[in-house]
Amino acid sequence: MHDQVHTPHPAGLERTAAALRERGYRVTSQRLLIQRTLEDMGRHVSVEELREAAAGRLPNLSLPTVYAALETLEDAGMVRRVPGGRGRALWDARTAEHHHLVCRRCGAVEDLRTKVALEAAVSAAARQGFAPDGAEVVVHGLCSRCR
Amino acid sequence: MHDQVHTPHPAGLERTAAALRERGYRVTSQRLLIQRTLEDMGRHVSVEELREAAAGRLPNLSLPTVYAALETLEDAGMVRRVPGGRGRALWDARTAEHHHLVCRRCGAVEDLRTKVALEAAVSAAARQGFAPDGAEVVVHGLCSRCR
DNA sequence: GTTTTTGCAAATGATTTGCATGGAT
DNA sequence: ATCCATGCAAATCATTTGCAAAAAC
Repeated sequence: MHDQVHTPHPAGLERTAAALRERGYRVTSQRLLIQRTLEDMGRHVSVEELREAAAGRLPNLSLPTVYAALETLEDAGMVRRVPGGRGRALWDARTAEHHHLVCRRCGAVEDLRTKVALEAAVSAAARQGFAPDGAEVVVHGLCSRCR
Repeated sequence: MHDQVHTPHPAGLERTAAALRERGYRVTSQRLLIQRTLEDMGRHVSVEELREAAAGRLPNLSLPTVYAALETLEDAGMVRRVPGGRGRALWDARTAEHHHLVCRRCGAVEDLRTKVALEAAVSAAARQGFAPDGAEVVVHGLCSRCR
């Protein structure tokens, strides 16, 4: 840990930079900032929430840039897009496999606190001609507030 | 089978009507038509595709009506909303549990042809205060065309 | 007869695009 | 020096809403 800041950064700027270079993307302050902000938030957030949090550190960061950076970071494997959330996409820097509960009424997305074996599903996908990045379980229903 | 048509209708108009009444919804020709059209299509379709197919049988069926009917039918358990498809929602009348492959590049959604045991995930969700309707696996990655 | 649903037109809200400037390689 | 990424404004696209007329109960 040669970081001089106090917040935890499991991935770190270097790892993000390396992941970007590896796919031929340029390393920009916006991309690093967005990955780092999302990691600091430690939960699923909307693009708008993320922009608000990041804009505190880089004033005129634009929304199109946030969208573009997230797509790039997703391709570099540094962030995950989370399905569900009532129309708008949610993003998460926690790339380790975990699963979600999506409320069909209010769109809230929370984490499922259990592991599920999906190796068979992933290899079946590959056998169907698909190139899987990962798999997740989505449980749909009503959250505690909406039930 | 007292149907005079030749297409197969596993659910049937009566079952749809009963499901609607059971939840206190009114039985309308639009709702029956939409459920039946979706069932006839036998795959995931967008709202727009569904409207086009249904409009052939009921000329000035409006898009807002299709949206409203799908939500009602979902609540009545007669159709499923499928996650993934690049922003827009996809719908399916095949309510039996099955799983999906979602292409992160083009948004295409195809079925996974394998069963996955999700009982543990569903009961864990219930233990977290969630009221689950069902669960599914989403494998994300690149489809055969985009890889 | 009363209440819900429909159809239409218009509003909303997330995401994307075009294009000139600035930054990374 | 070259090419990619950013910022801004405006466009796009799916979905939702308001409201009067029509249909279901």
